[in-house]
Amino acid sequence: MSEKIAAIDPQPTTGINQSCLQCSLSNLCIPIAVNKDEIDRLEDLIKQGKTINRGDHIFKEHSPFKSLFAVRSGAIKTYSVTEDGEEQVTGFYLPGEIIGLDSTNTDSYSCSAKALERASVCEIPFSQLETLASKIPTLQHHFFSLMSKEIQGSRQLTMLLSKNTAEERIASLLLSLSSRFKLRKLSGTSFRLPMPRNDIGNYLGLAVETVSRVFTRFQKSGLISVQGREVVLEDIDALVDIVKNHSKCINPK
Amino acid sequence: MSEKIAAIDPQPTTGINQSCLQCSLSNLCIPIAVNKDEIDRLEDLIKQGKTINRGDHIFKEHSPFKSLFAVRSGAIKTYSVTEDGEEQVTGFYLPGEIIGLDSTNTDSYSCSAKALERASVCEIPFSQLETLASKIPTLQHHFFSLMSKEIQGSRQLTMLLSKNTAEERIASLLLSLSSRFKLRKLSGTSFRLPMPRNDIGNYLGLAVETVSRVFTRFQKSGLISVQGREVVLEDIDALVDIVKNHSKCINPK
DNA sequence: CGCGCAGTTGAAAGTTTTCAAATGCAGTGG
DNA sequence: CCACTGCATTTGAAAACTTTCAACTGCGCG
Repeated sequence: MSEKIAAIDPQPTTGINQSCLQCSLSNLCIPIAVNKDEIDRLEDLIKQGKTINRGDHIFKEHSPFKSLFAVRSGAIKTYSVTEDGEEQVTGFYLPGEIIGLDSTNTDSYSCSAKALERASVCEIPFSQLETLASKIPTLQHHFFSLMSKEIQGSRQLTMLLSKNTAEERIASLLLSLSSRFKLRKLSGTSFRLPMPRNDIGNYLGLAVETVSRVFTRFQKSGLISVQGREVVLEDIDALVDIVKNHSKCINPK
Repeated sequence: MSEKIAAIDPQPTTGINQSCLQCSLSNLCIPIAVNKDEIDRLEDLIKQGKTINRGDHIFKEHSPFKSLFAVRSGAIKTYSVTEDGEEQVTGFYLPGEIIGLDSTNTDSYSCSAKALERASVCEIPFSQLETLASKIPTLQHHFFSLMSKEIQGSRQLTMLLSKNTAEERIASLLLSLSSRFKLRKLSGTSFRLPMPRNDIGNYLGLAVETVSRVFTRFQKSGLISVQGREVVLEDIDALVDIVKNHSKCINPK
């Protein structure tokens, strides 16, 4: 899905934007045009509006895999526990994004999903979705698409971690959040981080202290303003440059 | 697919193992049991045995996405070029593994695929595959599965890069290759690395020199023997320990 | 036989982590 | 309404790991 952190472009929704599903976010998570009957079947399938409190789990790693979940509001983090018992954050999910796609090949969830703040989600039972998908080609296509995007997102994160400095990683995360907020018609320059520094560091492969130092540095350089979780991106272009100008472009000829 | 480097377990093939496809590797890449008619349709679909020379491309990033490819022999690397013009290796693919799953949501390939050594691949036109998948539920399920596995693999790589030292990353890669060779009934303890140190470093987010030093260190400790690309894993348990004992387990109570 | 690329090795430089400690902020109970 | 406790965040300084730069060795191919 969309912790495609390294991608600056606002990940345009793939499909057609004419869905008639009731949920106002469906154009983000299931933007397919289908006929009345199919819509009904989809709506029957999806259980809308389950509410989750901050810190509560939507599902836990190793528990039986049954459903995907679409985030309606709030923010979710996914994580798994490594062999040596450490938590590893694998993604942050915002409204319109879908959780669980990495577990469709196993009987159990390959990670846990926990609410970073009060949230609500739609449940999509997977086996029924598969059945429906084989009857509605565009739906099948859409889910191949979503999974493919999830792979690409993960690849980009991998690249970010493998080659980029702390500043580049954090600039990337900020830009990713920014563009994802914009997709929801929210401000892309001023928002509240749904997650603590700790999770940011964990996700980006950095020590908390490093995250904090980079925020401070960015603030001192006038790139952003931070007040706890509140962030204002003061100079997006500069942030983009940080991500792009990996090597400082001092190469003429 | 399978650069699920951090996973020590030999990633069991998900499906049923009764495929009657002619290709001897089909139990690795498309292990589904289908009826005669469906097999015929699958075989019509798949163009077998395209040969690629070392250094040749199977497809290039940004070129139109049409097909997935299953590796029959040889080894393939996938990579993409970052904004600053650097190459980033995103995966190594061995026989029985499938390339291109990360591109199914776009019109063009999201990475390039190049042969590390003389190789042969089967081409699987994607749009036809989708059509067939909507008629054969197990096939649809299998491809959801493959993609999900690809996501998990990428996640594991991400974790490896985000939290592990150079030694842990390389031990992981060696174990991953080992288990994947074993899947093909080859030796899991003695094999030839299909890729140069350079690509290993690139893939694992390490400088070539670091890769070299770690190999040397491992050899001095008696964990492995290396002679250029030839590797013998002398003490697999110790390698596993290196990957697992991230934190050295000196924590009683 | 020599060129050139792949791999190895050493030493210095740079980032990030780790350890320690201080500060801020929030919810709880008095 | 304030003090208190606990967690999140920030900061400083030293330690650790990896990279970078340089130089050398080895091997394959023309």
